[in-house]
Amino acid sequence: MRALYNDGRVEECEDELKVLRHTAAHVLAQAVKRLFPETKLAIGPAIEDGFYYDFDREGGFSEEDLAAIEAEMKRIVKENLKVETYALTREEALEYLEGEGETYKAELVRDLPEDVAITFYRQGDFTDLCAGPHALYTKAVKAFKLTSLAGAYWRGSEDNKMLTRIYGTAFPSKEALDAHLAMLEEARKRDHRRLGRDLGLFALMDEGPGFPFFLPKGTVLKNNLLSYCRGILEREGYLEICTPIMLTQDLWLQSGHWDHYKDNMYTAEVDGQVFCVKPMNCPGGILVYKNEPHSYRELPIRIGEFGLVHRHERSGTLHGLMRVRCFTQDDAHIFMTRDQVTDEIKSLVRLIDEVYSKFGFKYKVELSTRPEDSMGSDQDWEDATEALRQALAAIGLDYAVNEGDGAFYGPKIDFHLEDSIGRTWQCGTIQLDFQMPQRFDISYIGADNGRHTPIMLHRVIFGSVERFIGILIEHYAGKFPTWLSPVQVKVLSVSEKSREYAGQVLGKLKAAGIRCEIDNRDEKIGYKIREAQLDKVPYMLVLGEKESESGDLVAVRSRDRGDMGTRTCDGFIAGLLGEISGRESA
RNA sequence: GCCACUGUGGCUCAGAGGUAGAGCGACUGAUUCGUAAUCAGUUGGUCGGGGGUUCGAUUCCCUCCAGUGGCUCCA
Repeated sequence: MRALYNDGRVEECEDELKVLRHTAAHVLAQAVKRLFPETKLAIGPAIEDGFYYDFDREGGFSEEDLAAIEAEMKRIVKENLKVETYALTREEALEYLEGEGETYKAELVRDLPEDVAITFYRQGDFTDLCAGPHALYTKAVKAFKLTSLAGAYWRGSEDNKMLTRIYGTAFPSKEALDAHLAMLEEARKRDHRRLGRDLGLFALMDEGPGFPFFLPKGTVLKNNLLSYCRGILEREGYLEICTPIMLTQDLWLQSGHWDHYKDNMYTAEVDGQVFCVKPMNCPGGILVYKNEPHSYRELPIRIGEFGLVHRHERSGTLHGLMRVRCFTQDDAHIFMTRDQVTDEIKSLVRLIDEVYSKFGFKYKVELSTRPEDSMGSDQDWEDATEALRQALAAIGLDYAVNEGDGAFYGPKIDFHLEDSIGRTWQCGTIQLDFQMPQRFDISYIGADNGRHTPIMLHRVIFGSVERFIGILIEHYAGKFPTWLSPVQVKVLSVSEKSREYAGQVLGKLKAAGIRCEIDNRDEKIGYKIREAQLDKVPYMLVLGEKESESGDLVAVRSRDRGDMGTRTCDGFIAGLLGEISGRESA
């Protein structure tokens, strides 16, 4: 697609979708200004899968307004207005914008660097401060849809006024738009909240907003993940501990959590003493380390804990299992010497890659640096951040830098996974911490027989087991690989004549340690299969008179591959046990 | 927390200022069946909670709670 650049050039643009959507944002703003002239414009960029525009209008907009705006946009597209661009000096731009009452735009102009051209784009009766590029005519925006209304703070700061944001999406063709909307509809079916309920995995109740209940089947899933994880701890030389959920406030004062994290902490007063429910496991882990003296010969000491942490998250931020108020971390704290840091981080990055690859996840890596609200010396922070950087460089991993997003005690490497509609969620994290060891005055005896302070590393692989399960549900659309499936095999009797044989087969499966259920109801086999299929059970054994007469045959139906024919029961069990113990992906 | 929206039986959803309806599910009975829905009957809701307006509210208003999409914040 050809686009108009703000220096007047007209040429083929690199990112057609982006240009198209940015122009759609202008059409949106134009429609809003036509219908509601008193509205002030803020910003309106193209985003991942659409565009938005932020407006300031007394009372905002309603859903009905949205429909009217969309109709006006269609009119503007039909008018096929020519898009023009021109530059103004800073003074001219300010004078114009102030004259129009566009105070937000004026603020943007004031903040523009000296050397940047201040350009405007005009289409018919609408003009907007903009760096472009844009489509040449409004007709380019033929396939679009306004999708939602939301509040958004001016310049993304909670201290500023909340504006009204209108989201939309646009595509080069109606077909592409429809395909996108259909994809969203498909994604909705994979939503872990829906599948979690339909498959009986977990529930959220009014009695515990943000505190998920794991139902029997979800608990099987969770326990299997944990035992997979325990296998890794063993292989990698970890020790496992359990520390209390509640500890005295003094501990949290000492760790610095009270100063930096108290808004998120639950507290209780008992016998005149304040206790805090742990929002993190690290202080507990440190106390365990401190419980006995350590030699440099023991380092690195790796201590793992599946710790249930509680954090008071603001009500509007909760989201199914992805964002909750209590969750299990597959946490570990590694105590080591300075020269062990790089190797340890490198092996952790590889370990996380191993685990994520096992599930077939793609992930993004971020390096998060010192936040404003943090503790420790600049030198410590610089050293720690540099150590993380070096480890990432040594492995040659691509990563983005997320300035100011570190933990309050240290910088971190974050691993982000995607949900079914492309939102990313932080799961794994490796955090380097020079602060806690000092605050708790922990030590080891070095080769020089002197007392030294170890360096501490916090790490999680799943992150929040709950969040990881949420991602897992969406990733597999509920069709878990056999080793994770709450029910691995469902035994289906064709009629009452094969009931007894079905019972025998079930017994064999149970004896082999396979998670199985039986459906012996007076229903037709098609109906039973349909139910098992909807429950996403990986294997169904269809047992009728033929099998029951043979005495040792089962007809196997796979959830994913359909009818697999007949084989011996023992043969089926042997194959299945192999699949399960290898934790094979579906 | 903020903005907008939503809240009707287990699930999906309809309804309207005059004391609630469908399909699926569940239950009961009949049927005994070969790879994604057998038939019939029955059951099930203080229409999210609390206030108010009204002769009368589930429907209108206020408020609280919860959820959804965002913003902010974060695993």
